[in-house]
Amino acid sequence: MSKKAKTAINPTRSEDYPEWYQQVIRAADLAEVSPVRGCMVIKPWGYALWENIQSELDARFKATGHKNAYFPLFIPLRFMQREAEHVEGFAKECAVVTHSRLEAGEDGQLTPAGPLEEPLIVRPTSETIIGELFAKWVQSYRDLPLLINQWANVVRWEMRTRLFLRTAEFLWQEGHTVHASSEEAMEETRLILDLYADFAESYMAMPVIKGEKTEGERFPGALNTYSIEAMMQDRKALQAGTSHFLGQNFSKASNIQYLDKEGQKLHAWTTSWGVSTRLVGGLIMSHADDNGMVCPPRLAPAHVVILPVTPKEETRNQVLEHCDKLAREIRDLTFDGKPIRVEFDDRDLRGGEKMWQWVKKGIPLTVEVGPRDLESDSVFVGRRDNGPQERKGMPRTEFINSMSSVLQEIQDNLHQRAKDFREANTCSIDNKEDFYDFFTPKDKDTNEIHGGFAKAHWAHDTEAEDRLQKDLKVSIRCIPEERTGEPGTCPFTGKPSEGQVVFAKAY
RNA sequence: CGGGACGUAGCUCAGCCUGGUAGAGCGCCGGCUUUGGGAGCCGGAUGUCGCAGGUUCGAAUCCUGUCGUCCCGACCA
Repeated sequence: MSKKAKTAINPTRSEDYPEWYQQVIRAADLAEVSPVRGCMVIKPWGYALWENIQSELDARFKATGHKNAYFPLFIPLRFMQREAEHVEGFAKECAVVTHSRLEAGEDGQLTPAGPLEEPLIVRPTSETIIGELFAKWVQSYRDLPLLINQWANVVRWEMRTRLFLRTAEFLWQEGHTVHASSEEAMEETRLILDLYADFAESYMAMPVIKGEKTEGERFPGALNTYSIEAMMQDRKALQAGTSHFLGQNFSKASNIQYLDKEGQKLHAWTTSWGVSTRLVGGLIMSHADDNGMVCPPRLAPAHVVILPVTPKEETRNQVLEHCDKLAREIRDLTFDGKPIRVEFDDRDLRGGEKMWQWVKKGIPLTVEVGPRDLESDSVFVGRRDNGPQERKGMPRTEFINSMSSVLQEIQDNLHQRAKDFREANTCSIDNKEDFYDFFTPKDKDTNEIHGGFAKAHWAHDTEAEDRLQKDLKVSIRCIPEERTGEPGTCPFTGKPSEGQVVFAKAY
């Protein structure tokens, strides 16, 4: 006869996962759908998450020798046509600008006028326009390597959109590099993959599998695509970042050539790599729970909120002053080498409601301070990685002294939790029946959470891959860098396989 | 872009079948009460019923078109 626990987010994850996801975004005030089809408005709390992602990644790019630059939003149509596979990959989702002005007609309606001689496409990615410029910038082996990154928005005209995970316009970072040799370009590709993986694990607290994409999942125009793959709480995979070895495809298409020491003119080798605001979606689906968002401390817009409890008018000012002092004290502390970010919420709202707003936003720590705490010089602390009822009192000094390490503990705890979840839902499968069973829901009508990551042998057989996509909507997420198990036999074709790959349903 | 569902107050939704000019709960504003917790009572504000046509004396309600959202599929970061 246990009554269902009251949750801040309804439905819960197990009841209706896609709806839960949207409700978390709303409850935490991260973003909302805009009046523009397929585009989202990122609100301050959500944008702050992105800014924190940006600032850490930006520092890491710079630490590895990359420089930021900015290239045009518009790309002349003919640039797109230079690389055949690239065109094919992106043509279907390009926004095209065809006119240069608006004119008011008889009825006062504005209509496009002044057709452009050559239509412009809004960048879905910038390989072609950047290649055009790189061809000018690169003349000699002395110009290499050329390591450029751009923070930008891109547009891909998607049919089906979901906040953060897939929107028509999104924010991202795209790195584009040029190298003298294949080896060096490949080294760069792998360096960035490692950089992304380390960032995901240590900042996003999101465990990822590094690996190579199969031919079918490759970036259009790339020779090799590498990705980091994370498991979301519905056990589906999210491709969280990609790094592409482009070989000489784009240097040939854009004519990026250099003179080597011997005076020979050679085509350069290029790479490109990116992560997007999709990472925020990954953050939500990795850590948020049935009470809302859960921010990993290292990326949290704020680490702690001070909530004054002012039950009596007489003690109100005293409490507020005390809280203000506490806020200043906390601002002098550091976590992760930066000042601790503290909010002081003295809005005239009821305590309980205020508390829940911050729970839903996923702030790592809440501190409630009331008149009784003043007397004992203590504080009442809640950790977001614990249940909302598990808050406890402690001396103020203890709280202050332990704060930095507690934030790190929360960070580690979220990471461990996500890792355990992934391990619990990952299995190794050797025969077709078990594989189909693993990826088939018990009750087809309820959209229940099922499946997970399946490691199974595969013999580089595209037909088998397509079959599974068709039958089960399961794809090969990657050929993991660290292969597990011995060589074996593909359970679908019986062909010999050199190792297992990771299968999953994906976003 | 195909299949389905749905657009009514900030949010969740009722009303539509059987046309007669708009409702609830939550939220918001004000007052009182309450106060270590998502409060209670009283009062109040808020809607060209997605948009455009059509049928009708009269349309949230019926018809057509259109735009948007969500779910499923194809495609994709």
